[in-house]
Amino acid sequence: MSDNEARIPSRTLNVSCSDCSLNPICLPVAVKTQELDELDSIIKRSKPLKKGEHLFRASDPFKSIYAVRSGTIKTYSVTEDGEEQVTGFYLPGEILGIDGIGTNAHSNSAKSLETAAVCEIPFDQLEKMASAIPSLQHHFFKLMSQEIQSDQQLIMLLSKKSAEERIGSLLLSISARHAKRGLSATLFRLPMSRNDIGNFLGLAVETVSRVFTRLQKQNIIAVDGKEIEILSMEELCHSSNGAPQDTVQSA
Amino acid sequence: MSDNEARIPSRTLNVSCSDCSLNPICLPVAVKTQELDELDSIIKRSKPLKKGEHLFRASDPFKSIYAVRSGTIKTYSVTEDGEEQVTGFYLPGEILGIDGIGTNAHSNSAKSLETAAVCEIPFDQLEKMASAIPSLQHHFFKLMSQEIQSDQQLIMLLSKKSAEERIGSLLLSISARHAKRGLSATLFRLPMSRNDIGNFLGLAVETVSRVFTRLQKQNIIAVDGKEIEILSMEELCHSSNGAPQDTVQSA
DNA sequence: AGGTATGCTTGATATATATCAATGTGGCTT
DNA sequence: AAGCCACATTGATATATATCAAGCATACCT
Repeated sequence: MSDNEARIPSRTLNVSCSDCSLNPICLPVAVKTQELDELDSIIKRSKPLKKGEHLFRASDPFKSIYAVRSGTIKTYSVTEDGEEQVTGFYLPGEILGIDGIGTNAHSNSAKSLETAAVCEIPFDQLEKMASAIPSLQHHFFKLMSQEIQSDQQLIMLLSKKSAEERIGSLLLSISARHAKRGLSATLFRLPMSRNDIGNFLGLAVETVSRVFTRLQKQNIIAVDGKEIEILSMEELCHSSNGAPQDTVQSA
Repeated sequence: MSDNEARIPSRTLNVSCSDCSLNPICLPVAVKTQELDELDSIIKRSKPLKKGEHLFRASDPFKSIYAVRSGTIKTYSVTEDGEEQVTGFYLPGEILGIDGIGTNAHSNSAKSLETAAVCEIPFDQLEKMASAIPSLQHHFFKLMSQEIQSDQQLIMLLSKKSAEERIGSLLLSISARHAKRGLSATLFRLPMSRNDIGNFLGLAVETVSRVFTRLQKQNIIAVDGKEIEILSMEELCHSSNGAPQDTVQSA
């Protein structure tokens, strides 16, 4: 369903799910070879999104869901009074766009934070396949359920945690998601701006900045712009009051 | 899938979805008579829950989802440090328990706030039926998607809205959900304590109390304990910065 | 390269809401 | 009916974080 950023396909973007290294993240389910080919055939691998480009916008008709192949996508919605609320960051292997099934229109907008490639999966066709393949139906129930759980973790974070705990949770979440892809859990680049972080976590930009410097002074992390190194996983977990993975998952 | 609180079934609780007045809320989907009978046959209508009783607890194995027939259920989870976070209130006709599909264990606990009756729907059987009935599969995708959307509205509320806006949003949400069942949109009883309200909205109890008295002084609502009357829907919408329904839906 | 916009950091101050503390109220129990 | 308990209200104070303001760094464009 997706392809690693390292493997640039030769023949435009027509590679298959079967040899995609992100496969275990985005499609961790037993699907027969023949069925996988069928899935492949409905997936559109469109040309990469440039930084700042929209994948879809709120109120666009809901047609497809998307798997991130490379880059990062942020989702956000806009309040009545025009304010933006970031609702999630999606890294390679993760799936977005499942909102919107209910209303047949997307409730969020999705914008790329850097050059990104995505797989588009038309939902009506996916539904048909899901009817035929129970494990696939189950996988999508699961996927949505996970989205619910991660939203609820964010709810908890927003209503109970301090600024420091929020930032800590986000860092741990990104770390865990990197590790899942086999990348370093301690050294990575934050793809989003401080503004986006603050917006997502319900904090002012200034607070985000201050917390970063505070954590740095305590030698818990090293910050160099968007480059982050976690120096003490232990202390970071402690200061964010949660287990390494047990935080702000995908959304 | 559920039964109105007014219609106490004669023969214990074995009434059918087909003559349940909450049917349009909990199962607003075209299902053939024969299929409806099949659905009926898998649904368990257990004896009512007393106030304070648990329907399920976090980490219980996930087996079923539940439709509220009468009463109110609150869902909550517990943070690492033992604090409770209320994640939703479920009124008659609404469905809860869909978290847990992802992990095969409930991530929330569900507790009744007053005497309540629920329909239990075993999920494995439901999945089988959903495979056979596309409209039913779609209905459940839709249901989960709506849960995601309402969680995201709560996220927005927690990260952007003031105490007054939060309370306003909750009142409007409950009002809209009452109206959906054909009950008064302006006069109703809050089934939950101030404590639960505060916990859900990320506010201290004292703040909840103060906001209620403030809104009362402004003649926007009349409060008598748990009894609420909305005196000016217009002003309440205005003070909560959102359209009547466009708020904290089910969760 | 230079200039300009954009994002980031840091400091001083304001403020909404939490916290602490005390009193009030309604519903149960015996 | 009295007494008790959980719940709710109200007031005084504390505090974390927002806001305002300024300077600094970085990336971007011609």
